[in-house]
Amino acid sequence: MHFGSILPRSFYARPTVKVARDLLGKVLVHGTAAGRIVETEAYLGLGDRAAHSARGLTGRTRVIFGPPGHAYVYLIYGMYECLNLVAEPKGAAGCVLLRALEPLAGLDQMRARRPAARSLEALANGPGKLTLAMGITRTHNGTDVTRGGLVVREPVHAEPFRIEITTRIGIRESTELELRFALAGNRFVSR
DNA sequence: GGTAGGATGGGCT
DNA sequence: GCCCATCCTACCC
Repeated sequence: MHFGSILPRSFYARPTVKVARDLLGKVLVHGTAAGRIVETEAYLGLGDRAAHSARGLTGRTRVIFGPPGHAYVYLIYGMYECLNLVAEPKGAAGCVLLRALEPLAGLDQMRARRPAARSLEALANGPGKLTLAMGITRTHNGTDVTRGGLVVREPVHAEPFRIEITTRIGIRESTELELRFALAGNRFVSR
């Protein structure tokens, strides 16, 4: 299975909301595993208390303030890891959480990494499930996603889709902001 | 179909 | 010491 070209850094060096919307339909590739991005969330630099970067530059948020097109991976609830892609020009904060994938390639590998999943839909329909299925860990924190083993590519054939916009899932702060983007009606979306 | 409870460890106050 | 951008199991309907 092959895909299109790797998204260039200029794709990520834009407002976070635009990057979050435009990542829908693109293909996340790690080694032989690949999946279509069907759900994202934007985390902003200013006025977004739910974002890790809201408290400023720290050891953990260093990557978010760094150059765009890099992975920000962090541990959540002591057990799971979440993958974000850094947006905005260097020095500005902003990143996009990848919440769900439609598995496209390397399905056997994904199933082996997700023994708890009882269906194809359940392989990567949540941020923690996505990183498990794709084999992404904190060792990828800070890596460049415009080159190397973990990249985002254009799809081979882009089918038209409608985007559903809602509030973000699972957060305790800034719950009124509508910054979640998903393919409307897609069965691989987390909810 | 639905949800309550617990696992688990790093970041920050 | 207290969260926390989660997931799974057990249990109930």
